[in-house]
Amino acid sequence: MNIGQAARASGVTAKMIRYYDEIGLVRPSARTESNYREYDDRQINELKFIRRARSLGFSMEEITRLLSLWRDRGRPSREVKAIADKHIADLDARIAEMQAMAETLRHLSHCCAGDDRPDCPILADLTEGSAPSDPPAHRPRRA
Amino acid sequence: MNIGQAARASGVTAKMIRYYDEIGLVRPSARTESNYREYDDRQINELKFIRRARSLGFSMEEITRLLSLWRDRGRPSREVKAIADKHIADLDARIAEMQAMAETLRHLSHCCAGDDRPDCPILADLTEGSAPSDPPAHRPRRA
DNA sequence: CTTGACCCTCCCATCATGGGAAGGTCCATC
DNA sequence: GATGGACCTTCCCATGATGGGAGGGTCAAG
Repeated sequence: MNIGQAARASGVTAKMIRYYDEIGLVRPSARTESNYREYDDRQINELKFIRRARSLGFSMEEITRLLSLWRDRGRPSREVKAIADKHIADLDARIAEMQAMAETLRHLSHCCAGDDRPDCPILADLTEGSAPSDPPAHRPRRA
Repeated sequence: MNIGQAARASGVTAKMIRYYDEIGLVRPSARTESNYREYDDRQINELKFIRRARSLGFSMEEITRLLSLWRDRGRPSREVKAIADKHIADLDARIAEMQAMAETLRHLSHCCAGDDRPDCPILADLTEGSAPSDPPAHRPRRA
């Protein structure tokens, strides 16, 4: 299979397949004489694996580790579970953070007339700044 | 106030203050002869505004609009509310998405022994891929 | 007048992804 | 056997908000 066929078979774009090759995550099984990438079922399954893991919000770094465990027939499931649990905790933390934002905003929006007049509790809050206790962290986001 | 004092007064890093200047969001009130940025209370308040808005997860694009409404004494609160409500909807959507991920993972993790044996429902799921119905969208992250 | 703390601009990196240009390859149809 | 279109290749650039750092100028206290 060339890259386009692999893309259709796996649901991963050709662009991303090239990227995974570049970072050494999934290498083509071979190259044709004319330098085309060739993939077989093994790689297709790995690409599907990655796609599914991405859809569960794992970062590429986590996926790299998951994929290497997946390839290792003797892996201890403990390691897989640890990665998953860590990711669950990350998700929960981000969910809580966003829920707090949403709740604050819901309250402010509820108090806002939303008409032609300029008075607005939302802007008032942003002005007064109910001091964001935590200086907004720069946390790299993952899907 | 120079940029360092403005940073301490507003809680925004000097680096970001330069960035906001560059993108035209908050310009210094003046430059000294030696080209140092100078800020006064007005800008400090705007920087605090931005910081607070960021902590509520607004994107810079939304903040640009919020800030221009904030500056406009004749703004209709309707417009502010519309931005906030849209953002709440965005947050809710992302929360729901992440909760679905977390729930799926919680289930899988619960079913995983997490010991020395290689059998692992987490990897099994990633392999089978309970077909991610929505091709994982490339949604620019904000927060 | 030196020293250290500050400021300036400019460049690079992040992370996963897409867009696009310039050029080579393959296959089917004329 | 040529031509065209669909495909492949590599390479570069952009995203959003943020940090890091180099190389060089400025200021104020000692």
